[in-house]
Amino acid sequence: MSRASGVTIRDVARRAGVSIAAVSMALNGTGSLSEATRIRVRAVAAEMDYQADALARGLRRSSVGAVGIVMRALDALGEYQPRGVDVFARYIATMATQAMERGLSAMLVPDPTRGERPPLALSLDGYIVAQPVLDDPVVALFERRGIPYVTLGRDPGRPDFTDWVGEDPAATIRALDLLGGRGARSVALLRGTDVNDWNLENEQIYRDWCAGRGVRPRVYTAAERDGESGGRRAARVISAEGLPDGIFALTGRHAVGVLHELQAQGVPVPTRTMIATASDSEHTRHSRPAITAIEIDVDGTARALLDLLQARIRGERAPGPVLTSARLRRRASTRPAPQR
Amino acid sequence: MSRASGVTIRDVARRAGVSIAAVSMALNGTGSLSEATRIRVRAVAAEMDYQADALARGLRRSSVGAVGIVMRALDALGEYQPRGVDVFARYIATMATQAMERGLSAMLVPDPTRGERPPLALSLDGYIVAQPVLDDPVVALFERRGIPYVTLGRDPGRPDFTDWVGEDPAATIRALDLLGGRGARSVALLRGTDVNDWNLENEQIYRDWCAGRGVRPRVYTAAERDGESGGRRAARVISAEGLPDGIFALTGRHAVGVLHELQAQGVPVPTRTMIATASDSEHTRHSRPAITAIEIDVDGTARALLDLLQARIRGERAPGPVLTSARLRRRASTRPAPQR
DNA sequence: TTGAAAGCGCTAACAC
DNA sequence: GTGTTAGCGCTTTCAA
Repeated sequence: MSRASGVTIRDVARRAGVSIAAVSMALNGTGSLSEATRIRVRAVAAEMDYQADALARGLRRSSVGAVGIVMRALDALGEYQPRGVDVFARYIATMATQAMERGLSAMLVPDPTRGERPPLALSLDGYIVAQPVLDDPVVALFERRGIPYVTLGRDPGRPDFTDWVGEDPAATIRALDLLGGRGARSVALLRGTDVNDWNLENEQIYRDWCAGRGVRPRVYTAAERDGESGGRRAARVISAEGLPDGIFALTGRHAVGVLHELQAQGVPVPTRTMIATASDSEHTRHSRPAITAIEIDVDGTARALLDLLQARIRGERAPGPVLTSARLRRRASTRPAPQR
Repeated sequence: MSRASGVTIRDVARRAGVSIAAVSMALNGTGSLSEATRIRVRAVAAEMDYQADALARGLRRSSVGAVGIVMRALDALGEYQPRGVDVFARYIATMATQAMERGLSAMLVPDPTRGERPPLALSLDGYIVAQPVLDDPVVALFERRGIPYVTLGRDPGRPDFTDWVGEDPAATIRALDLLGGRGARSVALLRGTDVNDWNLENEQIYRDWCAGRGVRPRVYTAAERDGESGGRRAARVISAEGLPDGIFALTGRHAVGVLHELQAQGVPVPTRTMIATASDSEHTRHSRPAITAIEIDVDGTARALLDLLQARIRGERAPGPVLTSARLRRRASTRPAPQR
């Protein structure tokens, strides 16, 4: 007897005076059973508080009611609780919560292509892959194994793949407009080095925006893992090449680094140069001045991802990519008025 | 064949020219096998990238490498993502992460005594029960089923139970000292209504502190779910009965409510009355004035809980209760100097 | 030291 | 319409 439950299908069958197959059918609504037996069996099962053992059931059906979450950006970072970044923790907690509310289990799984993976890793019903990189081995693994998955952010290099949830570019464009102010003014972009949709797509949006305005694009990069000091380093380079009117840093930590470096150089923000970021966090909310940021719809994104994944698990054709709309939070770092 | 893995124990056995039993023994280090066979089998298994199916293994051993987390405070709240409270999300994300780093899976499970529980709920290796209440049915369920569990916060009413992790009371006492200032000055306590260690233990610490100072204890309560408005209501009562020198609100939302109500009444904080809370959050960090708060050691607590739980799962006698030390973050709400 | 076989709890094909 | 039975992949006696 598995520890799971004192009462097995056999106990129910005995008590209801039917075979175990009848119990299985009655409870799963499969096969052909008389309505009478079905009802009686269900009553007995309910009375005995019977619940099918997930392991045994999973062994047969290969479906256990649990999904995995792989955070590729964190796998790349090498640490799963980076300081000054809260978006990942929010995604994790939100997905765990929403999965739970659907009667699912969600678990965080480290890069399953390498080394120690949790025992259940390959027995899960499906996966959410957050921010896959180009030619992602994790995606390849799931493809090879036939494990259903959806991605947060488009899979770069696979435009045909549609089971993904992303962010509406509108907020980014509004942020750029804010930084650019009226007329054709220069805005620099500071992106990360991971080859994922987040960096690629935002760079594209930025370049298009520049083209539309007739200004020369200035793209800088800093490694995600370098955080604030990466932002400071980039700010020194940007500043050496001539201060733009605005700087759009994709990650919050880079943005904070840029702010601090500019301030250290005596550059007044926002009066001389404005700053905005694509990733909100407590740090960007409460820096002085607070940094204008795009606030992702974490709840909506998690919901869309789970909807899509559940559809895929059921074998349904999923309804293409879903875009969630982020909000632009305007803060002092882009306000023309002088700072307190 | 389960979806889990193309390669089963049978494949490995065939390739290694041994029986499946030999493979099982070789890989688990059980039974009596010649070192030669053991090594050969291991080599073949590694070469084939064989990993035992967690479901099938669990069915036999009843151990799947996954643990559950039950947040009793959230079950009581009825919502799993309360606004203005981030400690729960931090715990969830931290435990998920740390579990992952140990090769475990952790999943959030709603009150498993009622209604829909995730299929795996009763097949998990063990549970972390956060803030059990008096005579907690969840604890009773695990006891009855013989499922290993540890608790975050003592199980009220079961002083003999030692598998728990709690908070060192030192920070709370320091907070009270701060509120009380020099001499015997009055401090009111605002606690929640859930009958858990958090409320009970803190009230006791407070009463002892009052006794030691010779001041009359003033204990007020507000329901956890009432959040900020509960704090405001309580502040009105407290104020009507005579403003104390300091108010210690256990939950952050109550503390923020108290602050706002006092300010609405024209009571200057901290000059007339100081405020502190036992639960830090972004709201308490960034209110005006910012509220002095106890910052829990989430990482240390999660680590201790998992250590304890893993010991219990291995069947070891666990090393009694573990106390983690919280830090007191002194902020403007308890600073005697006038506010900006 | 090794292999054969029972069986964990369940589902699904197949008989009756 | 209902019961019998063969496994799912694995661990663990029990014989050889």
